[in-house]
Amino acid sequence: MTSSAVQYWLMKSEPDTYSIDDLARDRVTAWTGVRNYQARNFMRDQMRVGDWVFFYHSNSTPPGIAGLARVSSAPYADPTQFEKGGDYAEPRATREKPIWVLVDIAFERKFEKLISLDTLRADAALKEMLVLKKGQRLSVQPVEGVHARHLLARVG
DNA sequence: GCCAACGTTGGC
DNA sequence: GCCAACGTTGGC
Repeated sequence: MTSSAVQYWLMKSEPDTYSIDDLARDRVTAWTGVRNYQARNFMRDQMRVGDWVFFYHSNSTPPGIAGLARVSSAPYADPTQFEKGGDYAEPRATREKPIWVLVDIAFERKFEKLISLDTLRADAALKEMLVLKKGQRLSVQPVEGVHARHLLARVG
């Protein structure tokens, strides 16, 4: 990245596991458990402290964007990859050469009303948003500025 | 719980 | 390098 322009992201979490309310309570959290290379690469190579993050509730009723956070750390090794026998253990990883990398995100706000997936789909201005594409299941994905600004104007 | 879509693994 | 089998994601 040579540009210093603000960037926007969307990060998915199952609220039964970790919700926007959990983030509101914790204020900051390490985004552990990402085990997809493309998602990791966004965090490792492209995120910058201060970038905006749309916090998306997946596998919930209804799914949708629950609030806003910001990237609050440089990338670093996901500690859960070193937890031998744990769900997120990565036997190939060493401290010197970690495989999975994450960032911290900080709570910004919870939307008064969750912007449901149906609502997103119904908004013509968001038609090209990645999260709305069929079969799209990346848990960390970029959001175009035009879409991000539209969403932010919408929630006021 | 179902299942389509997608990513990863591993035999060849 | 191909691709079938398998595992996961995530909406419904």
